[in-house]
Amino acid sequence: MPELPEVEVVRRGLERGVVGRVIASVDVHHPRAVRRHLAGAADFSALLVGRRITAARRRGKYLWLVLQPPVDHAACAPVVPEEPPEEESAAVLAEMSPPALPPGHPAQGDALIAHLGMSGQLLVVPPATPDQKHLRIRFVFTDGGRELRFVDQRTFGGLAVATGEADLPAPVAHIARDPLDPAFDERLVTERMRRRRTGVKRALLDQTLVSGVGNIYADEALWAAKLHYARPTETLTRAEVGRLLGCVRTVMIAALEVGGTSFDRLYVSADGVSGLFERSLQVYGRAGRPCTRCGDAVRRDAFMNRSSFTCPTCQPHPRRARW
DNA sequence: AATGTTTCCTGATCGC
DNA sequence: TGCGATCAGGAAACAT
Repeated sequence: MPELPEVEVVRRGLERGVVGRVIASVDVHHPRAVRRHLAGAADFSALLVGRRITAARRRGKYLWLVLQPPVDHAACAPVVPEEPPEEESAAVLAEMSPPALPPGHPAQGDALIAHLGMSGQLLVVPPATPDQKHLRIRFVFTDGGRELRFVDQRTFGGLAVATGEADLPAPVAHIARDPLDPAFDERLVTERMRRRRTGVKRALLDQTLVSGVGNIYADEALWAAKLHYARPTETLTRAEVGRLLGCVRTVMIAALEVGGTSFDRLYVSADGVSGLFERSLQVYGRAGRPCTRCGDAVRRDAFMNRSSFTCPTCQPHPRRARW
């Protein structure tokens, strides 16, 4: 369930709850939660302890916490050697101090990257909160305040530290800009989509084409745009793609305004609050119930090992189908 | 028995 | 024609 609106709700919660704070300790309870941190759990923890979180960012369904560079003890130590430094050691000391960043250079630093997978939660809770059944990682802060906890029932999510690339961490670099990104290039996405040879829903779910869209919002946007999921991308007009992308944006913004979609307690904000967008879903999960636009019964098809919901009247099956 | 996601692998197609 | 690069689709990863 965590698609773009849900991840954005979590990001905002982290912005309020952990930005500005310094990590005191990290406890990895389940190694699978850091499987994408190839150097392992001990390295993961060691990289994080003592670091201050300076920002919470997101692209598509990925989010990351920017970490202030660690204090360079070598550079801070008083440079008052007993003996006057020889030229050689002075040169060594000069090398140890961090090079000045060129003006206007994007902020450098490591990032703590998170993907929630299907059931991951990042919760900011009082330390006395009983451990959740699926608690995977606990972060304690130096101020003794609320903890950050990664809880994940199905363990498809995970965290990792990427070093030296806070601006756009390497593990996120392959993800396309999402429709809520101010720099989202609609013309580019439109042309790329029309060059594909696949079904429109498949294209919508491809995070390297447009990010943040998952099964729920794909179905909702396709219904709003009156397009069938199996419509071949190469037959889409520019206007149709424009309409579709507009619907994606509208649906996501509406979901964001009510805290995202929660079918059960598997998705909650960082404060543990469920979103209310389930009430506003027009087709997703509504098989057999009337289309809110025309009254025809919503239909459910197996598609890509999951489900697709459509209104047979509003979204007629294309003559030529692709998926 | 159903499930929101990503990655990886394989086979097909593209283009030089 | 041959080869590497890119694209498309399917399966696997897991717990309730």
